[in-house]
Amino acid sequence: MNNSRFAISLHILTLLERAKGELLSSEFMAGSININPVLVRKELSNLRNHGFVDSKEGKNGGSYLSKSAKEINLADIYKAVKQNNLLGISKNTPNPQCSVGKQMNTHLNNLYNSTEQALVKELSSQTLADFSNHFD
Amino acid sequence: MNNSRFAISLHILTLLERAKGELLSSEFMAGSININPVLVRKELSNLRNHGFVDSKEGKNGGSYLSKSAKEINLADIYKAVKQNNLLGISKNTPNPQCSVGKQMNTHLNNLYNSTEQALVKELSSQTLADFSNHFD
DNA sequence: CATTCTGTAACTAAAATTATTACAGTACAA
DNA sequence: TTGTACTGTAATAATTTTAGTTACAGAATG
Repeated sequence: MNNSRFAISLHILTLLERAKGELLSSEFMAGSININPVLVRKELSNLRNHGFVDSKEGKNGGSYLSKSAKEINLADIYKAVKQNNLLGISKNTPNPQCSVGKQMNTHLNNLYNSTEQALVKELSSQTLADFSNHFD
Repeated sequence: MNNSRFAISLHILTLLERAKGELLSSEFMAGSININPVLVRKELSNLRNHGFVDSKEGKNGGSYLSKSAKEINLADIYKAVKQNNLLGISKNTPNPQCSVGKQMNTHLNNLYNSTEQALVKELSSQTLADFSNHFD
């Protein structure tokens, strides 16, 4: 994960948790994160698909948490956002004619899987509510 | 880490381990990894700075492991290669006028530190020798 | 002293990420 | 019933990051 989607999603969810059910507009959240509102809406779309938030269209619309922050742990957010391999593998096409190259991706994937498990385990120890409580 | 430097470094070190002291040229290694030889030399430069390998210049030159593969664990390699934060934070400049935005990076960094610790712990359980032994 | 390497710098190309523009659709409220 | 303020999403542009290439000085060999 090279992009900042995890940070953006966590920021959004933290804002929504602290809004205590009040609807927040994408523009407001974009102002807090300091990014473009369209990116917030895209990220909200993903969070909505994963059941974390709901949105209301139209005037005075906005988004809100659709489940308790205690029921969302940080690993859930990570999984909802993740697309690449943790340690990066954007281009990785070793030479199949080389005995090492041929087997590299298999062993690399095994390694990536176990490291990701460790990461997920660590992240799952904290809920969104816990994270949000760190803020004043 | 969004790039594939970890995979490249691990591939290089695996090749060198299996070469059992024989010098390998950057061009040979580039062939196995299927990338440009200059990238291999750049990565070797970093690995050299971290004391994992040494290189011999000139004709019949090349690189070799400068310490036992049993003394290099995968977390060492990760640390030698790492530059960004694990979960991505390329652009992250939240609004300091927002009470949440203002504190976000502090809490995000705490989180990143603990997840990275978990990752490093997992990686450190395997040495380069272990990894290399998985290959036929 | 020609050859084959390394070590780097400089530059180019490609890919990924982020930002912007545009606009249809929805809901509210005067 | 119509203007306003939102969402949702597509299309595109700009920016940043990553990877590849070219070029060449310097080192070791035979």
